[in-house]
Amino acid sequence: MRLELSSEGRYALRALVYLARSGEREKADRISEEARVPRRLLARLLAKLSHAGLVESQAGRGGGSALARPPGEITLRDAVEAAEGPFDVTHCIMEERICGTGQPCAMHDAWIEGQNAILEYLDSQTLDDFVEDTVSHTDWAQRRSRG
Amino acid sequence: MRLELSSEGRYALRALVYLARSGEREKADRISEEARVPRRLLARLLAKLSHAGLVESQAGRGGGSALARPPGEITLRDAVEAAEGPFDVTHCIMEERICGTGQPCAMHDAWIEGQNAILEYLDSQTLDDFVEDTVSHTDWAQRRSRG
DNA sequence: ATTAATTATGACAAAAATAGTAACATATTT
DNA sequence: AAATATGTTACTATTTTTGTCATAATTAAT
Repeated sequence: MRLELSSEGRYALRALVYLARSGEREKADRISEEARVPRRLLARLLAKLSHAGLVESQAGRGGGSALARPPGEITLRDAVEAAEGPFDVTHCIMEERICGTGQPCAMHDAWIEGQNAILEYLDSQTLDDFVEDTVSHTDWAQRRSRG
Repeated sequence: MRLELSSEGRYALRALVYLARSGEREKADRISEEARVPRRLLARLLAKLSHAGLVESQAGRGGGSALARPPGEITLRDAVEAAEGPFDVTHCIMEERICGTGQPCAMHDAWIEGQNAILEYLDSQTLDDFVEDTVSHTDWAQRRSRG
């Protein structure tokens, strides 16, 4: 079993980390290349991130997108929720239904706890934690291609 | 975004909680009704749980399946891994690839932490925690149908 | 031994979710 | 108005998930 994001979620993380590192306004073409996000898809993704208030986009000549606030103020949870929709902790782990209002399932209380453990983690990490960090795959791929 | 299991994972939890409550050997027909798992699918699921050593199944007349050890010794993680396969913590959150060996992605270390938070939670819960618990959906559905 | 009851397994089909593309619309600057 | 960008919606192809069917293997009772 893998704990993983959808491709859109992964693209969002890559785009946001790229913007965090750049610190400047970048146009979609550039972001697409650098963060390896399919160009057409990126348009949609940036719009989402923009609606969520994580980036500010400007149309027209010299336009592009930049982080709307400092990387230290954008959490992993912000990023994931922007790309994949808000977390729905009310959903049951044992049944295909909402849990909590009315009759909770046997695991309801326990599972709320478990989900909170995850959310607390996602809240604790910000983009800032990944700016100066390790060698990114992007850097690594570039170095490789240079030989 | 929902943190959820596949339907097979949900079926596994229901079947296991049912067996934990029953404490006896039950045949698949019964489990299927009580835990509301499609009959044919349950055959496959029970085989999986059996291979994973969580239940012991006996073929032939008077056969059926029972928990292979006390509910207190079967964790939520055991159950989920048996149904959905072992956790693969090596998978990257930012890329569609394995992380760790060679060049880790920017979030690698952080994400290992995050995943551990989830695993620790799943390890901390056992079936025992759900045996005496709240009214189950099964009970509730039965009461309703009785009027 | 034969029969009936029961789990075990692998191939297949249908349905749903995901990923990606294309086309068109809107906004901004020069 | 022309050029450069992003924004939005609808569609299509692919993959994954879910479920079914048919059949084999196992066990117990007679």
